Amino acid sequence: MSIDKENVSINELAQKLGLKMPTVTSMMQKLAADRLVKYEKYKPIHLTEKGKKEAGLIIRKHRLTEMFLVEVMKFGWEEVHDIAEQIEHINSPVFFKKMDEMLGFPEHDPHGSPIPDRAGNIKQAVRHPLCDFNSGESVVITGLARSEDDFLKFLNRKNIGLGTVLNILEKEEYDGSMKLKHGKKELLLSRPVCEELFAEIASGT
Amino acid sequence: MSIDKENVSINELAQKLGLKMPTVTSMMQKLAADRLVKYEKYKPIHLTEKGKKEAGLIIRKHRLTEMFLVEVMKFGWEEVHDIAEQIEHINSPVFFKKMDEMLGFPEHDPHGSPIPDRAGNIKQAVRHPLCDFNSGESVVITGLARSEDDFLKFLNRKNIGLGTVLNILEKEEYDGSMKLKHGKKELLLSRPVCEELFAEIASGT
DNA sequence: ATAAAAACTTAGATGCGTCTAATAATATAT
DNA sequence: ATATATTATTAGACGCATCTAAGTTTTTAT
Repeated sequence: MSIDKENVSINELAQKLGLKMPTVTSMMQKLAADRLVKYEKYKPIHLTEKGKKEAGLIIRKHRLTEMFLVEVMKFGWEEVHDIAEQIEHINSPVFFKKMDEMLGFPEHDPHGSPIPDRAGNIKQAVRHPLCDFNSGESVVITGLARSEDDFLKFLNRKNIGLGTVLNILEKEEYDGSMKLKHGKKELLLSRPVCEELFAEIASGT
Repeated sequence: MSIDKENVSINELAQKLGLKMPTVTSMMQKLAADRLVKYEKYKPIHLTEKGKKEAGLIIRKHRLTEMFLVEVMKFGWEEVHDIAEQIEHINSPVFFKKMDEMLGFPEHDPHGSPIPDRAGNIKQAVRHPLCDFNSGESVVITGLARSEDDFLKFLNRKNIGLGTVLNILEKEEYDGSMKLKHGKKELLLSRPVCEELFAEIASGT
């Protein structure tokens, strides 16, 4: 959370972790003692550089695993999060190194999120939501803002995945929805969906 | 332990688990409450049928994983135990099902030990140590009594693996060592090693 | 600007797994 | 057969993560 939000509240963390606030407070005090987190009473929390590296290494394991599950084991992109959440805790550098090799050192996970490098650094590229593009443009989907499986299943039904090319036919001013051409078919996406799809101008146009 | 020894002592368990005896005692009391283990004060312990099934399911995950690490990820058979010991705790039926499918439903792990079925039942085939065979016989290695990595590395150096065919040239009566032909080379194995290699008469002879 | 609400911290309780020390039962050796 | 050693159990302590309840600070709303 602290990686793309900078500041995080105890409350948010408690929610996300399914714990009560006092538990999170004492966790933060311990992480602060290890200099992984900057913590001052009643102030919002953020990771230190050290903490970001550490978090990056865990995210790396998570995303490499997701990639492995999709590419090698042929799971759907909506199935991999929960499994990867468990496998990311495996302590075996050689295991993740092998994954990385088998996958040809991928830079993105199956949802288009960047895989941190071996030092835990995350290359944060600027990403543009689909709704920022204009009618007449032809774009490729390169990432997702959320990876909850209901969203992923929705995209499956619409046949949208990473690398999908879409032509923007119309942008509805009123509600921000978009009419798109997807191969031979036409497709309507609502504003909230367009906000959660990252895209780039398709190169071959 | 209880699967091929029937009776196990608190002390042995404590050693193996790196815990003190009182800890193991209280564990056994809890397992007994779940009817996984038969426990009476001061008596040796053994798994119940229910406990054997449960253990079988964990062993299944462990051995499937070992097979996956060797066959799919190309780890050496001496590298896989420690990684599998961690992955066996992953809770995801679909993950292990996929492994099983990718491997073509294997019945043995990379060390020749049987993989329990989906219900946790272990097919315990009778296995014959190499030292029980006689000179003149031609045998295949089908399993190992121990899978510690120093032993496995020793076998690597000798170029012995599952499926290796050996011709018994001589059995030394005095110390029980064996002179064998391995391909074009000759090989001498000491008694303790011969006791830990399982073999069968080679079929194509 | 003040009152009310929300967020946060502290103190202390509970549960759990582990341990040590003391005691009891069983196994071994003379 | 008895003494000794080994093995096992019990009781109680400790550390740790969590919680609830109570109090404090900060934010929000009027």
